Amino acid sequence: MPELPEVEVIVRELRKRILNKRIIDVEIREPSLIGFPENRDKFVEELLNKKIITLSRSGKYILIDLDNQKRLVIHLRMSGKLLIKDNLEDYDKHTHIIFKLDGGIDLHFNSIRKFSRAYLIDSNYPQNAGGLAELGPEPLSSDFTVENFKSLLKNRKAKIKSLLLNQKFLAGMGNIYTDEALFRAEIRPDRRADTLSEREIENLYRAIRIVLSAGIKYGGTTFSDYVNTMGQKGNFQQELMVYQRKDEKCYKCGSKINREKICGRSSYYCPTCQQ
DNA sequence: CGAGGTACCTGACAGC
DNA sequence: TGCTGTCAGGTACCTC
Repeated sequence: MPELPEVEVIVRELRKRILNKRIIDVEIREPSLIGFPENRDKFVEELLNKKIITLSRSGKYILIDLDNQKRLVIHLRMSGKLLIKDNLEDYDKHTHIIFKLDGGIDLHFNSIRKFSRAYLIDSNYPQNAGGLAELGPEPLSSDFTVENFKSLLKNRKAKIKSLLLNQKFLAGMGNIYTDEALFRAEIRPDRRADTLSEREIENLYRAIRIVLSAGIKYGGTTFSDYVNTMGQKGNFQQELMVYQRKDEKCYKCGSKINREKICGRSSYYCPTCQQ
């Protein structure tokens, strides 16, 4: 479900609500959501009575650092949620792990499709939790420059959409923000990366940063089930130019928006504006 | 390196 | 009603 902006919104809220809290109990109702350690008892044991000292994000991964040199890594994949609840509230049928914190707050790790994963790694000798160690650059970081982007794209023969979705190439983009950035840069999703002009790469670089920043500002995109930790929906869906607008009119030129399977994903683009 | 398929799961929705 | 097929914001793994 969530892409970089949704994960960023979630992390910012967690920072406000659960920073410096201590984990007093962990209830595992669906063990398959734990990536590692294999031993579930060890997972719980290493979390118990530990304090949350830092909350951050890397790509679509949520990083929760504890005061015992351990890091809890959470990837929501599709349909995952982290919900902050009062400890008197009941569990949803899709709540699979509950982290009980001091102060009467529970963190519900919810995942309808059970694709989400939690990993507990060592901060000093981090394991590659589900690809965390192989992430490409952070698109919103000041380290990620347009020159940087140009050199990454150089000689790549893959479709541009496939590169943007590839977390090893660039961290955090998913299907929605990729289509939106490509529309704003006027590039078709199936263009081969090595055919992009300097100008197009510059436009795409700007478009990526603009759509991701706007996504954060609007609190993320909600179609069916994305909600933040407070159970509230995002508002970026109001700003979408192409995603989920099949056969509707392009806001720039009035043509019908196409929907086509590209890179194995539903892709939305304007056949006139995007070349 | 790149493309395409399958798998992991549940639920919503369209069409018959 | 109920069946079937399709689709879903993600990623790993496999083959060619």
